[in-house]
Parts: sequence; structure tokens; C-alpha cells
Amino acid sequence: MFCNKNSYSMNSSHFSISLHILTLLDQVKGQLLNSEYIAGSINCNPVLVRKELANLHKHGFVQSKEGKGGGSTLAKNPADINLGDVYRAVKQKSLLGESKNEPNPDCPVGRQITKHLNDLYDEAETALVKNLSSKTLKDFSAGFK
Amino acid sequence: MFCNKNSYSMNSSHFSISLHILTLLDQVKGQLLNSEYIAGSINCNPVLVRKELANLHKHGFVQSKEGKGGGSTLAKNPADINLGDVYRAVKQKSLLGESKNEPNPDCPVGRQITKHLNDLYDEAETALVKNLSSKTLKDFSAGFK
DNA sequence: TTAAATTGTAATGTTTTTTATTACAGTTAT
DNA sequence: ATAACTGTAATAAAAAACATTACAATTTAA
Repeated sequence: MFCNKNSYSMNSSHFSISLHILTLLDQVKGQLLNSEYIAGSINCNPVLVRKELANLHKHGFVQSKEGKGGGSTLAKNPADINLGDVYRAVKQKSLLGESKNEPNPDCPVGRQITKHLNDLYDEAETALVKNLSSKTLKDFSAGFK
Repeated sequence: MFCNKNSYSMNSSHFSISLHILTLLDQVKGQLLNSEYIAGSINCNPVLVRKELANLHKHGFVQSKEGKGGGSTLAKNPADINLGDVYRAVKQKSLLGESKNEPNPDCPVGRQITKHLNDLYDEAETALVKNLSSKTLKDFSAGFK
């Protein structure tokens, strides 16, 4: 009998937080918001917001201004930010799980399953992203009264 | 300034493990497999396998036999098990995250975002499940040589 | 009819991941 | 100059995932 260890890990709150941030920035129409204010709305730590903003900045969604009176604002028109792109910018792990530890290579199923699962997940995720891509930040934000 | 706390939690390895189990059971064509053997292929603890099997049993995918020489086997034809149904049987949390802690109710965005995110996730997840539903366990398992 | 092998499940412990906190250098406004 | 920010690293705490141990109940079969 074979034995070792396996795990398939998952996404977390990055997408929710990023979309929350983008929505806030859209709602204030160009006004700079600082990380403490944003954290107050999300209800999380400001450092987490700044990390999330750093990623959004890296992907061209936001601009930030340092120093007193600084903060962040959208870097593009909200009609040009689609949620599929946000998802891709933000995702760090495979949606349904990525095997970090190895299934048993001495078992025919264990030996091949990682590849088969990845193929399956990639296709499923493509369907999900396609759905998200049909919506823009403008659409999403317009739902808030 | 407002303040509390928020988190959006995620899925884990249930789907991968369940599909691994179902694939093994299909490959051995009705032979009973015990949890230790399955755990050896997945490379995880047998108790985790038994818990996963309990859930698969609850949803009618497998049958188990207790006692010496016991184990599990598929309860349906693999052509009648579709991966969307497995996904639904196995999922415990919202795909993209479910807010457990509360965004700030004093902020217009914080107050409404949970509902809006949930609506968005539901639609996106429906697209994902639809994709998975186009494949059966028989299809998936046939990819293994 | 007893011993062995198994499921089912609970309780507990360990590890990993996520999130919060602290700290501080660098930037900008006043 | 001082205060209010960003950016980022290091550390700590909390939460989640997973493993381990334990054992009652079940079944087989010697």
C-alpha cells in the first residue's frame, strides 16, 4: 500500500475585496479615498486594502497618490473595467483547487489525476470568467442606490 | 470613521477529492475499495476519505459496506453521474466567497455589497456548473489510461 | 464464537492559510 | 517642520484545513 500526502487549495477573498474597493472608487467619482476609509467600509485592516490596491495598481485599474491628502482613484473609465479582467488580475490560485502535494504516482489514477483535474478546472473557470466578462464595473456599481 | 470586520471565505479540496474517489471506484468496476486504499491513492488521511464518502453516499453517488472486507462502490452508472451534480453535492461554500463578517452598514456600498456580490457569484457559478454538467464521470474516467 | 477488518463518527491536535497588527521609510501638503 | 498618507516588511493572531487517535458498531470467516 502506498502513502504520502495531498492537498488541493482554493481562492479567498481577494475578488470580493477588490470589487468592493473598485465600487467605492467609482461611487465617489474621482475623489481620492484613503486606505483607512476603504478598510472601514469593507471592515478589514487598512494594510490589507493597501496590498489589494497595490495589485489593482499593478494591473492598471487604479492610481494612487502618496503623502498627505493622498489616496486612490480609478485609473480607467468604469465602463472599460470588466469583471472578468478583475477576476484574472486578482486570482492567485486555481478556482477549484490546485494540487500542491502529490497524489500517489504508483496508482494509475493518482499519477494522472492532477493533469485531468487541471484541464477540467481550466475549462470550467473559462466559463465562469466569460460570464463575469459580460459585466463592467459601471454595471455593477449602478446597482447601488 | 466606521469599523468592524469582514471576510469572504472559500471552497477547498472537496471536489478534487470526491472526483478522485469516484474515478477510482469507476476504474475498478464494482469492486469494493476501502478507505485506506483510496487514501493511499489520494495521499491523504483515511478518515478524510470516509467523511467524503459519507457525503457522496448522502447524495446517492456511492454505496458502502461495513465490516471485514467492506468498502465502497458506485451507486449509479458512471454515465449517469455528471460533474455538475458532483460539484453541487460537494460544495459547502459559495464559490467566490461568502461574507461571514459584515461590511459596514453605515456605508452605502458596505450595506449593499453582500447582496450584490452574492448575485454576481450565483450567476457566475451557474455558468461554471453548466460547464461541468456537460461532462459525466464516465467521460472523465475514460481519460485515464 | 471469537478474532480481524472494516465503516462511521467524534474528539483532539497539528499544520497551513488568512488576516490583523506593528513598524517604519519615503512622499506630499500645509 | 509636521502631519497624513502610501508602500512594504516582519510578526502575531485567528481561522480553516487536515491528520491523528480512538472506539462503537458491523461483517466475515476461521
